[in-house]
Amino acid sequence: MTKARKALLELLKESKEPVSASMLSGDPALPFDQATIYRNLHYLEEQGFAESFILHCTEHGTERYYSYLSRGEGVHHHWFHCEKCHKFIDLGGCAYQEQMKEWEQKYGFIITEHTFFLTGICASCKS
Amino acid sequence: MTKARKALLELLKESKEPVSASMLSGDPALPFDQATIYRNLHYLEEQGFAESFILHCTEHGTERYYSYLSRGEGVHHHWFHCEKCHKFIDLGGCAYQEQMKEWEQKYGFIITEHTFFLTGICASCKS
DNA sequence: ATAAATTTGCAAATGACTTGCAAAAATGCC
DNA sequence: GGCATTTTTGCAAGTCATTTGCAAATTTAT
Repeated sequence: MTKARKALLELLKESKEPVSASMLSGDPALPFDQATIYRNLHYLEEQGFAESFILHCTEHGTERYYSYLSRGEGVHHHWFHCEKCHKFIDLGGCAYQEQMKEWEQKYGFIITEHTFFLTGICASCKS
Repeated sequence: MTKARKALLELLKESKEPVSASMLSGDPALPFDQATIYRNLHYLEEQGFAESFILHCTEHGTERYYSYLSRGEGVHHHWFHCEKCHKFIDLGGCAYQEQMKEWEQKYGFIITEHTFFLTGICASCKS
């Protein structure tokens, strides 16, 4: 593990919400080139330390967001994203494993990944 | 409705799978500038004639895919995407409306949109 | 029709992400 | 630890989907 990777992983682990490359490369704890950030986000995901999804929001455009994944505990989380304040709310671990298996049997395909998230306006921004 | 919009809507309506801007602007039935394609895809979605999601696949990169939405029938579809042959399989109308409502009540937010799709290898490519 | 409002094509810009390459850091081996 | 080998990093330039300014062309309203 290089310095950059350790630092990145540390930040992902501590973050309560998914973060994008642009958010990370602005962080003083990550004084690395953006190419390094991108390359290592790929690396961490590939190694099973992180997972990601692409989200588009009007204010921040289209970006990939990463979150920490404790290796072994296979269950990833799903998120709600507030378009106003750009906060993410954790909806808890994925509860669709059964459904996925049913679909695999029904259609005969193999699911390697699924993407699920919500977009809207959070409770605070609503009022 | 302008010529471009009618032609685009027609293509979307006839397409059995979601299509991206690049696929559309290659189509001889759509002899329009790419800017026009993009602008009108936005227009059609805004008017409720289409819906879209962003999907990344190794071979085709990151693109937004559009599909026709008959106005009134509120139920959109979810899709499986094969990474090998780049085909989409229709999983049927969204069955998560109830779950969405429950989440809205539990968390107090308003869901304006949800994204859900599967990625993997289809039955034909598997063998 | 004719004027006013909207849309189109063109070409340049944007922004996230990627890549080639030489220097720097991590790793393997003694 | 010290040296050779492999991998990673920074830099700068490149990609690629998508967007935008603006004048010309098409729609729409009257």
